[in-house]
Amino acid sequence: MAVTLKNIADKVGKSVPTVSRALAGFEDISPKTRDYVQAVAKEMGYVPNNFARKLQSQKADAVGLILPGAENLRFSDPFFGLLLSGIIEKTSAAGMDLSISAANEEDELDVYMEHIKSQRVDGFIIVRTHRKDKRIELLRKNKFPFVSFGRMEEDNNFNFVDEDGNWGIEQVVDHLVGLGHTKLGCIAEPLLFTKSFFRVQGFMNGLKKHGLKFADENLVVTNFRQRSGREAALRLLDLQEPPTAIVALNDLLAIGAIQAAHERGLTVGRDVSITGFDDIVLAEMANPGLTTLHQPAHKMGTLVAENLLKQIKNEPIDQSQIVLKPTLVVRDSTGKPV
Amino acid sequence: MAVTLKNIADKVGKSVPTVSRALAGFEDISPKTRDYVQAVAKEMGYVPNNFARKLQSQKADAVGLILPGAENLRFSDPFFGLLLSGIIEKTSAAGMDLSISAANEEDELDVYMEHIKSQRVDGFIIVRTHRKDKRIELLRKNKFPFVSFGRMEEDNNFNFVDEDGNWGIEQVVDHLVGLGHTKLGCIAEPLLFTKSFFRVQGFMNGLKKHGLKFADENLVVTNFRQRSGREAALRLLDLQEPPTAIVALNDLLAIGAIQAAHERGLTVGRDVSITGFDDIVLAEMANPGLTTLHQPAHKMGTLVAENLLKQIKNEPIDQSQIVLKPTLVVRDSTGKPV
DNA sequence: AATATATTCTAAAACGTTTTAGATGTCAAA
DNA sequence: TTTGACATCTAAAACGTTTTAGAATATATT
Repeated sequence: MAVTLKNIADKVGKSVPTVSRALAGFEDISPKTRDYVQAVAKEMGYVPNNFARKLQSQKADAVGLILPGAENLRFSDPFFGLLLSGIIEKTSAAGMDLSISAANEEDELDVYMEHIKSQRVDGFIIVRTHRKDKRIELLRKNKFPFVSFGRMEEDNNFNFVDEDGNWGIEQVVDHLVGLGHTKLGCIAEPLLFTKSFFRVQGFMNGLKKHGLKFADENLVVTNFRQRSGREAALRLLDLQEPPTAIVALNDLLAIGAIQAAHERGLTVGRDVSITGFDDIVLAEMANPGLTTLHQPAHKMGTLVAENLLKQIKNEPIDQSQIVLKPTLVVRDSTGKPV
Repeated sequence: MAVTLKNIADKVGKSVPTVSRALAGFEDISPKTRDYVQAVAKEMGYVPNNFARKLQSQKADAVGLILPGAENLRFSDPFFGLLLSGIIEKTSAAGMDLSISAANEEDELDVYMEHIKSQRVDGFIIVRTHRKDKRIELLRKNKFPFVSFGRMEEDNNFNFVDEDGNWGIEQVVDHLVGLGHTKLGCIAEPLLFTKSFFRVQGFMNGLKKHGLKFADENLVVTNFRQRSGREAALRLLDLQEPPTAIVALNDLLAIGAIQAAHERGLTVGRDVSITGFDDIVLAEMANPGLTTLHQPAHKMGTLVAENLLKQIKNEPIDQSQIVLKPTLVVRDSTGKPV
């Protein structure tokens, strides 16, 4: 079927190793033989068998990405799509495979171990980090290369790329307080995730910084879906003393919140201000345009991949821990309180 | 480093093949030996070497997905994310690797051939089909397993999962004409893509069916981005005789069009009607809610993957060519013309 | 002319698995 | 007590590659 070194060897009347070394351009093969072998190989359409080569080299030339939550795996999040594009761009360009699979919570760690032991990947990319992340602890213990997108709450001596969510949300609070708001609400994703935890921390820090008091009822913790954003916002808006500004901790939640405001007959940006996080493509298109924190999703993907590839190849890494500050983009969903 | 059959063989005092066959549960190994071997293997944490096994079996147990357009690979399209989720769900559950990479136009076909010859995948998933698709022709010629998401314009004797875009857009036209619209505009993606071509065909068919005439200026062909949707819509709205309804051929374009309408001071759903295609999560959240055609993106991904997996395993396939009709979801972006 | 030195090649082993063909021993039947 | 059948195992080969160690030949040096 496929052309092998043996086929070429037979054709050129040399041994298999000679052919192998000729193709690899070793010095101990005469130029004449080398050129001949290469010509014949090309003519026969030779491509090395992937697995034979990998068995021999003991390198997988592959990066693993195991998505958490196999049971209901549905990423419609444009942010993740862009992150993934960045990762694929880099791994592809480096001739590395990106092997994507999914695992559910129960056997997640087993899946990681199997990947390691069967030597099918040289490293992992971790996404959606938890404040205390078992995957990270496992890989670190096994000294297996990985880069995570996101940190843990503490004990972060490993390679990662992350946003500065804390700082970012503080900017948002500054912006809102600057406009004159003093009653702020917040809609958060589950606090189990570091990302959410830090963003909430930023919210708290921001309040404190401006001498504002925090009431429990002003923080609604829910999940990722925009539907939840709507519900959470309704809850905030229906409070005795509703906040005049709602800090949603991602854009989908924010868009849900905008919808809720509309349902209550409020004009967003005037009667109530709403902010998001991520600046997904639709933040700009929302009505009104969403004030949010922009993140270079694609770029972040490339950084994660580059970092991991260097780690695998034992190349020096200029920055093994990267924290990117998001940039505030002010649109029409925020304004002075009435 | 990793535990091998040899390690186990040494430990139990049997030969390597015996261990191999014991673990695989062959009949010619005594129950006693079998159990012992299995116990030892488990205790030692044995996991078969992926590449050795694949070299021997001559199967890759992997599915390839080569994304077109490596040069500017940025998928923020939630639809694609969901499709991918469906694919990953099925391949993962079947213990198959999903190997994702990217290739640019020039060497796309070479990348496919290399994947085939190096035997790194057992089959391909093709996305974003062209009316005349070189990838499909290549794979078909080489009798290599694949399933495409989308058809070609003709000559479709291969396995695919596709939408009925033609039929879908006809429903949209029916809906608009039913509301009283007679001047319809259309914003399309490049016609090179089968998807776009069929959707436009549906638009034309719809007009003809209702005895409406088509003017060239009412069709704007642009690209995928929502920004383009805005620009295209501005062009339509600024015509001498602007259409009262704009059929955008995907949701992102539609949302761009809504923005354009707002810019021109028009109330969408009253002054101008706008429709989309796909029903991405934000269609519902848009303001006003977008009338569009719903597609089960995740489900489609699972169908594509299931079909390919069966093909690879030579299992019977109940339906090797699937065309799903989208369902019209009427929201507030469409209404009677003024 | 003998020795050292390059140059160019190959045999053998290795990576870790599975398959094929056959060896060895046991037991029952003739 | 031989034969055949069965149960249990192993040696050898295979998958296709690369590496290691060394062979063979030609060339240069003394």
